[in-house]
Amino acid sequence: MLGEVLQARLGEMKAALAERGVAITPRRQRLLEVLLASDRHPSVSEIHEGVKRYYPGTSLATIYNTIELLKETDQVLEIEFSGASNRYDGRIPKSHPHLVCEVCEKVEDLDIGELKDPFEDISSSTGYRILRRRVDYYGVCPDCQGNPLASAPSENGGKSGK
Amino acid sequence: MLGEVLQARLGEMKAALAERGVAITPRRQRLLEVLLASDRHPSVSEIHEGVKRYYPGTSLATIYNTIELLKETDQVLEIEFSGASNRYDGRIPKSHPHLVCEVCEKVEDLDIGELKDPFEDISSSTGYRILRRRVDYYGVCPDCQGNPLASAPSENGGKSGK
DNA sequence: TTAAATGCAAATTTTTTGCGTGATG
DNA sequence: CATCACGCAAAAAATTTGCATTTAA
Repeated sequence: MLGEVLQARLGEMKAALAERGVAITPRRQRLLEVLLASDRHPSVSEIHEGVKRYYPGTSLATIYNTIELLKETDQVLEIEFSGASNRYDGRIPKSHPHLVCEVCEKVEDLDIGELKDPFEDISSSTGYRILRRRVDYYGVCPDCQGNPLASAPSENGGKSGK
Repeated sequence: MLGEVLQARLGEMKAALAERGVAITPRRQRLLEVLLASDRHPSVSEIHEGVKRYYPGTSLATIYNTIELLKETDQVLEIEFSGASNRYDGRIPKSHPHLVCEVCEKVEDLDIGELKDPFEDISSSTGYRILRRRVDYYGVCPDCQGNPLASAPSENGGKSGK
């Protein structure tokens, strides 16, 4: 079972989904539990496996669909990887720092308390051999705030219509 | 033409490639120039367009191949996006913070001087409406340092063998 | 019985790979 | 003539989408 804290999180997630008008179906209930039970920031694939253990017929599309609902309701943090599966954090859905091992692909939370300065050397406190870091902010630039359609992406500007 | 500073960068990149034993072919020379000339952290596609203007037959694979060489020689910073094209910074190839506009998809450098704390509110200093941030460290965890093969990714652990 | 949930398969997109040709030293 | 550069097309891998069916309020 999930501990007390995670049970509370489960309740929050279900409430957020319900408020948005989506049903908590058995598959979705199970998906939430799988997501919360894992401490490894699971991928869609791992979540799929976990749900399939109870509901063998479950399709991958259903997992993607439900994750999408969770994203829309800010109930999951998506950690994106290019060329690899995204990873998901349902326990702490707000932006927070991670440690990513490039060998075993584990994704750990980095306790915020440990981090005073993003350029601080965290090798000694974490034991990780740090190879690179990513500190990026996502939002809406001043141009696009005033004139949302004027500065649409150019033909081949990068991100596609995901 | 490229300014003085970028000319110097171009020289560095060519030297790094040459030292690794790769030829600076006309296409590669042009690719480096396109990469440096753009202040928008171009995607492979944009670079491809830029190179094709001079060498129309150039294939996408060649761009990917050369970018790979640049990565191996630490001459380009790859900014990864899941589900979208990666973006590349040849001007400053070391990890540094960015501002990503989710509307027009521009990627700007955030002057390090502006950033004392990754959780600082940078909305006012940048004019961006910040929606989320990503502060992640990539490296090798303690387990994998001692025992590189013992903690290989599980069957479906996440990242594939990119 | 209407709308939501779901499975399935096809489609999309980005990136990688294999292979053959051609240039170069 | 051996190696590297490179075009081309197919392959991989993750994600999204369209459509038909089932489920359920």
